[in-house]
Amino acid sequence: MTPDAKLLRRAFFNRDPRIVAHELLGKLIVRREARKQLAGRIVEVEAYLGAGDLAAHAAAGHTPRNAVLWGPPGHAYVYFIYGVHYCLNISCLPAGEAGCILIRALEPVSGLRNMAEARGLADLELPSVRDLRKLASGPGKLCEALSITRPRDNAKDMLSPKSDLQVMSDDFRVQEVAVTQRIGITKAAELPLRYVIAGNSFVSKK
DNA sequence: CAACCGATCACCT
DNA sequence: GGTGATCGGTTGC
Repeated sequence: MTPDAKLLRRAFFNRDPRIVAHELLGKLIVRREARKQLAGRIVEVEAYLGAGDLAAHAAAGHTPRNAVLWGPPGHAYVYFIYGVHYCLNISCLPAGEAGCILIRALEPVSGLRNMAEARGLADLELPSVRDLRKLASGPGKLCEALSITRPRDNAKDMLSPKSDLQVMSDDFRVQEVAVTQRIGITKAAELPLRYVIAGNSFVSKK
């Protein structure tokens, strides 16, 4: 992560989830702790379009669980799945509309050893690519690597300078984006709403 | 208040 | 490529 990384603007997320998803590739998720800073580059995302998207949590309407989705853009929507894992989304579209982006995989950038510890992989041989892939190459894994949980992080503003969970931009430029169907869903599974950095080794599927 | 289901992962063959 | 673990959120009785 380069030192000149800066927070994304609110307007970035106040747009169609498909645009936001595409443009989020290459951006950074940053976890700020007292003595450490962990960061990963976004290499895989999925767009969830809102109430009309049958695969989206927003399709269930307003519930306590998904309240963040209807709030202002740029906030963390963190939910618990399969009784085991958390998943991180970032809300988009203006308040009243429920789009979001699921962050599916990160390329570890800084705080690698801390991520390995959080993942329970203390003996990892870094920085072999084979082992780096174990850190954050999936939505549940990246939450564990960055200690993202619903009690701690749900509804957090990811664009605030004071936040300990942020989304930032540096001078990295994505060369080519590939689009596929979303993974792990049954409804609206045919839509091409998963975006990955073409050729990147850190996406969730080889 | 009981039952069902899932935007996953790790481990197996 | 296939499958079991595991439990909060939601729905239906």
